[in-house]
Amino acid sequence: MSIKIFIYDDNDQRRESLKALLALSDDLKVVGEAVNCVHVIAEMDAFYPDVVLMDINMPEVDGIEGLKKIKLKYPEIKVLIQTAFDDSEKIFTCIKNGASGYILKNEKPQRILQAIDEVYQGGAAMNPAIAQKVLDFFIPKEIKNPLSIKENEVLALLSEGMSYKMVADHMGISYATVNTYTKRIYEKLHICSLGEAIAYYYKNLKT
Amino acid sequence: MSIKIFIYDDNDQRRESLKALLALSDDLKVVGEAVNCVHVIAEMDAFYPDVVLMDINMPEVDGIEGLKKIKLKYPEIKVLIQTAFDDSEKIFTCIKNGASGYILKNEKPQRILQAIDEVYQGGAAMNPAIAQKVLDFFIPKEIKNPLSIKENEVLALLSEGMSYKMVADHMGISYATVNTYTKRIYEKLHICSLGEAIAYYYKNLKT
DNA sequence: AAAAAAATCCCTAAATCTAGTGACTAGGGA
DNA sequence: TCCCTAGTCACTAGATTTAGGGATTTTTTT
Repeated sequence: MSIKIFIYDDNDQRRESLKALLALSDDLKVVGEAVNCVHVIAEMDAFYPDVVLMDINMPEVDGIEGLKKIKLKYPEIKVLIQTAFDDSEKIFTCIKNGASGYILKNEKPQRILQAIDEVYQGGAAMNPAIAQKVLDFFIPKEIKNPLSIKENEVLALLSEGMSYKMVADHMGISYATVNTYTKRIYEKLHICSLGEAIAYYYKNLKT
Repeated sequence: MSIKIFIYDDNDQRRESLKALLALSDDLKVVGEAVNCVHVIAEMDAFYPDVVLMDINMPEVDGIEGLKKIKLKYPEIKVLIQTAFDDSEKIFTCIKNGASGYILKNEKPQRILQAIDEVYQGGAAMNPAIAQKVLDFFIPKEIKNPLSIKENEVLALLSEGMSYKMVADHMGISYATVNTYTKRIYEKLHICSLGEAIAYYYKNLKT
């Protein structure tokens, strides 16, 4: 049983190159191809591939749209995104939409085959440079937090949903002090409501 | 100029295997090794490797501690984590602490060499299964959101820091309606304050 | 077609938060 | 030494949010 592959790419030459490459492997079989995702669902219905090699920039209906449509109807079909540039924006859009991998077009042929195999096995294949960007997302960015230790603590507790009273209780300080800290937090962050403070916390401070 | 590597692993046999493997490549040079991270900083000071191959489970001072210490003093040294199990907890701890890669011990030798090369080049190397776990983190998990369209909209705006008035204005509805929606949100989420609502939003609903 | 859910509006009172002002202590830096 | 930041507490008045009520219309579901 070979891995069934469908190729989306608007560049004829590139499609041919890919087909030639994939033909070298006995385990891979290109079941179909298209220049854009206009008929993506019909094509999935008809060929039901294991892995889709998806170009991002294509006329009419692009790869991101195609990815969404595929994943909506066939979440089990693996989609391996290929693009010429390592555009962070798009990478994350694809990831959020369930892409199984993200490789660059100038990848070595061997790596492309490897990537297909990896996603077929249920893993995620990523070009190391892209993987690095993804990992960077997890690294707590040390933004210069202007708040003091206690102010931070108050903000964290408020952001967990506590009221001033609860915070006072939890920290073993008086309600008045919590009030003071909150005022200072608002001053320092240039805001004037709890909602804004919590929004700031989750967007900038939450680890 | 070959890539300088330092190995941390408490298993003697495994260290020998790794050294034998790395010796096969002219580009790689093992500059040192240790059974745990007790003297990690002294070792980095002395050998200043390009890449550290780090086992996680080691006696006394483990790989995660070692990783933290290395990254604190030498953020430019790449640390490639190796472990027997794909323990999600630890994966994320390592990622947050700046690990450049995460591979499994039973990886094929070729893949280990490839991983070292990738991290040396500034990329991130991940076993596909692990990469998949990382990517899963980005996929919005469809939790059954009990709120209606409008309630969701109100909550989203409140979570951006708007007051009831601003929300009313922004949505073109009356203050009273915002009040009503908020009450229903609290009922449905079993909470009773703005802080809790926003906390819920950022933890469960925010895309 | 009836029932349920969603969307819209209003009023009131109590609880909570916001803002302004003031004050005391301790520690670090100019 | 003097000034500033951080941490602590208090009082007050006004603004906002929360919690009770009701009520009407449109959509959705059964």
